Amino acid sequence: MSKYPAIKATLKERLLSSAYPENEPLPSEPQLAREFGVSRMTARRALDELDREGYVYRVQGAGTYPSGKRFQQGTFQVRLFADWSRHPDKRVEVLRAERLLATPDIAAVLHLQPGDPVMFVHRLRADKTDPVVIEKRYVDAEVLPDLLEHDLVSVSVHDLLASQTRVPLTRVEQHLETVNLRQEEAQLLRVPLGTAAFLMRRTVYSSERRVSYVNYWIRSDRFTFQERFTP
Amino acid sequence: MSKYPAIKATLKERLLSSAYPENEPLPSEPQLAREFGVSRMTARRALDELDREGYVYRVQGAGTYPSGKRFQQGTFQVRLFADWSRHPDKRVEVLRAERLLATPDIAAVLHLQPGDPVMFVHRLRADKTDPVVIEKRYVDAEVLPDLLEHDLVSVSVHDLLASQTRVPLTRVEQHLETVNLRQEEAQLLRVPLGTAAFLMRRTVYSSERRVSYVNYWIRSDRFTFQERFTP
DNA sequence: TAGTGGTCTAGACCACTGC
DNA sequence: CAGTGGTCTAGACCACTAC
Repeated sequence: MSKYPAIKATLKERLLSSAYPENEPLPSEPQLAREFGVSRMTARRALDELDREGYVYRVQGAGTYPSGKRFQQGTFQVRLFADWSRHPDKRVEVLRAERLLATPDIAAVLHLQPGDPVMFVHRLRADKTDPVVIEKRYVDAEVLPDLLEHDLVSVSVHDLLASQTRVPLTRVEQHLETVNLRQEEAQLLRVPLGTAAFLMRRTVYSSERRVSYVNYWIRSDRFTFQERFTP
Repeated sequence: MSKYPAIKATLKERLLSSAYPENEPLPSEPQLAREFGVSRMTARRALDELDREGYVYRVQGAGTYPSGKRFQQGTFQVRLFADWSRHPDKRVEVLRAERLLATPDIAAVLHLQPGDPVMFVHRLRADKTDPVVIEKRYVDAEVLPDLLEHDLVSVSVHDLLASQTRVPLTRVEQHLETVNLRQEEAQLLRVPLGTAAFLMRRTVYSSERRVSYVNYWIRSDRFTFQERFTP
């Protein structure tokens, strides 16, 4: 019926069959508009959705590129859901916050050298009295040397990173896995050893430099990821 | 700089402060365009993003409504990731597929009466030789009475539902949780009892009628959910 | 039937990229 | 510099909802 879904479907087919070479831009928006006999805005709408669904990415001034086939299927939207209406109180406890020298493990995830200075923040988020989320974060100390001077009970480290202008953030990557909680995490979250929980790992980049690496352990009985859409 | 982010931010503030009553439409797109001194398309773009992020929903012909405050924060986009490049083979095994009468449990999730006929499909998806996903699905038998006549090794039940026109699908809701696998699931997935896995529960609606309910148990060592965005 | 959101057009100017 | 994507306008017609 309407035009852009047809254009989107055609482009998706071409992308999945590798009709457009990787590392090369797709035809430009005006070209695609001409090919399909629509206005630029209509062609653009199809590209918009393919971009959001991860099939292509765009670089202003350069072009629109295929994303490659690392990903199995389209994306979907989730939101972290919590029944805050019953327990609207939130509390943050700072377990540790210090400047330390990177161990080989930490150096690896931040692409630093072992011994480089790193800011470490270990916090526990609770909902009224129940602990819900454990946060362990490592930040390149050069990027946020004054981290410890802030009130870590109320401040968002990501907001601090975003507000400092010396090292502009360019990209966030995160993975959602599920793990059996080990002794340390289970005790903090006050659940039995081995309980299943979400583990979200997030890396923040400034171009190719890794600025921050954080792990969140999330109690699954208090949070779920929800989605609702129309087919 | 550009206009629609400012409009979006203003509307988001109003929504979070409940300036717009729930169950009542927001001002219409032409009204908002006049209020902010922009064209309708620009106001619409702000609403588009608020819709995608779950702050409002739209009903054609009726209006744009606040979504309510059940949700903690904005949404984010994830994609199910699997390293298919190493094991491109996929296999589906049908463990059970039959028509049965709803037990009270099944009747509850599909909003049927106990004893109503239900189609049940139990499948195992494998990646070359390793089992990866368990599927247990219940479909209202009135909606898809001929389900068993299809080749359940190759067919997508959701596609069948979507292609039959008698009961048009209107909504999908899904939740992502994490669980410790019980004996039955652990054996099928060939992992130790109690291993953490994703559990995705999905309900498909035709207006308010529940058409299909499915649980997927997903091995977390083979699938993760990934996201990549620019802040 | 009046008003809503859904789609589409044919322009326009801008910021940014690559050469 | 020419070409790209990002934004914006002022119209238009349509499908749908509510009354």
